[in-house]
Amino acid sequence: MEEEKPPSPPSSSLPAASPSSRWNPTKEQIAILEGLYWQGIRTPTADQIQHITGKLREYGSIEGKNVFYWFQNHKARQRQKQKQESFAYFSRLIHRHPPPPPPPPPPPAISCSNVLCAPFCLRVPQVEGVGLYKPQYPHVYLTGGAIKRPLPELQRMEMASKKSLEPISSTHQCSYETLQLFPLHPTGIMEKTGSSLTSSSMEANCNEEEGQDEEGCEILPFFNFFGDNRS
Amino acid sequence: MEEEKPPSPPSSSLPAASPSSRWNPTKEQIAILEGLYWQGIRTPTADQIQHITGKLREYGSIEGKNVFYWFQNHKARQRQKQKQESFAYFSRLIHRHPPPPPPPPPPPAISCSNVLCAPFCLRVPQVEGVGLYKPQYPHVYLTGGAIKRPLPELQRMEMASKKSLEPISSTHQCSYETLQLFPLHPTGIMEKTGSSLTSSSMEANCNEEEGQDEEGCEILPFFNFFGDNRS
DNA sequence: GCAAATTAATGATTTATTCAAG
DNA sequence: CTTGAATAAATCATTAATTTGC
Repeated sequence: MEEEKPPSPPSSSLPAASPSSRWNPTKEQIAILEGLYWQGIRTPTADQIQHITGKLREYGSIEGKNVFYWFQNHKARQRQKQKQESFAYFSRLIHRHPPPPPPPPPPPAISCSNVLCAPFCLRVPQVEGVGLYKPQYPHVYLTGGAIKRPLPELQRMEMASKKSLEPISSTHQCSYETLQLFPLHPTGIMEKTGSSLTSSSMEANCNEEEGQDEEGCEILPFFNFFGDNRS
Repeated sequence: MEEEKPPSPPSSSLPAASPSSRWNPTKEQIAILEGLYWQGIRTPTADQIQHITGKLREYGSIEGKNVFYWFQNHKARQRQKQKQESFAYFSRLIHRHPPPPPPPPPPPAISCSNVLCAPFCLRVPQVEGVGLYKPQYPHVYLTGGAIKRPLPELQRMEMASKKSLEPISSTHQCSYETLQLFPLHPTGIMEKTGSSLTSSSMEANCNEEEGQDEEGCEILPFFNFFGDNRS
């Protein structure tokens, strides 16, 4: 009973049920995620995660948390990879040598006019609406916001229960279909205890950690993450 | 629109709406939470959080994430406090001195027969069902499980949308009213993509970090955290 | 060519750190 | 100054690659 190896599909394009204990992304999913990453998405908001998840689901089972984790891990590992590459570069440089070609340019840079210029250029099924997220970089601020932290990112635990990119009842206010770059609403959403909790001041900003790692400016929508209480 | 400050209540015992941006626990809530902590609860499961939240709501508005964060922070801060106290103790000890009374005994120790012997002994309204959680320590293992980690703690993002300690539709299987110390079901819950994802091997175990900090063995229920998609 | 053994990637959790409200 | 909230770093664990022996 060590390990059972059911006929594991070639790990690609098969939305069938994978009895695996952890998400196993398909090629397409990875491609799309990387594409988004290269476009500048680093810490997608709850809405974005919803969007992405819904789209990626077409290429295999996936949950919101998978997307969330993916970005978290990818960001962290890109950072550390770059860090050590940078170190290797300077190390090599110091060990006296004619300066080799400049250090690997920080990958997470878009600024492409608007259309993606992904380096992977894989023939990924271009999902519309997910294919090109607006780069978010232009440091969008809320008109008249106090602005402090980059993004309260409360989304970790909240996300609407709408699951796919369905028509989406825009009962709230933001179109959300194109890409809401602004907070849908500063109101509390998670509880209905009658209290209008969850502050009302939420803005976006850009923080730069400790290097060149540009954190995409994002806004937080506040949503019931990974909702879908399928009782 | 810097910040709107509607009449903020005296932050105590008033279940009324607190327009504050962050949760402001009432005395009772704190007392109960500490009581639970002293009983051994460190990283409550989603169900426990539900329970606790539901009960604490009687003493003021509160959300699941507040409980979650509270335990997280409290655990961390108790640990660091103890760490520095321990350091101070040994420091004092090394600076030659007759060994003073033994270092502060690690608070997170219950093993009280079953009833709480809390040192705070505050006249806290003993909520039944929440007042005395089973200490969880007895290292419960799943019957016939592979056992690996203490608790996948997936609960961070999942939690049923049932909000209070309502009768709770035991549609699942575990009574849950007493305290389910066993996984309700190893199946995937968050997604309904038709795939039977989220493995089927989840067990509990106890890990001991780096000291005496006993992590309560817990099982993961898998739930839509902070659900409540009040569209 | 296949399958057990090893290694490398990377998904998932936990812990530490930081920020800011009260 | 306390502490709720949020994020990033570190860690763990599982899966896929890859290697090795038959």
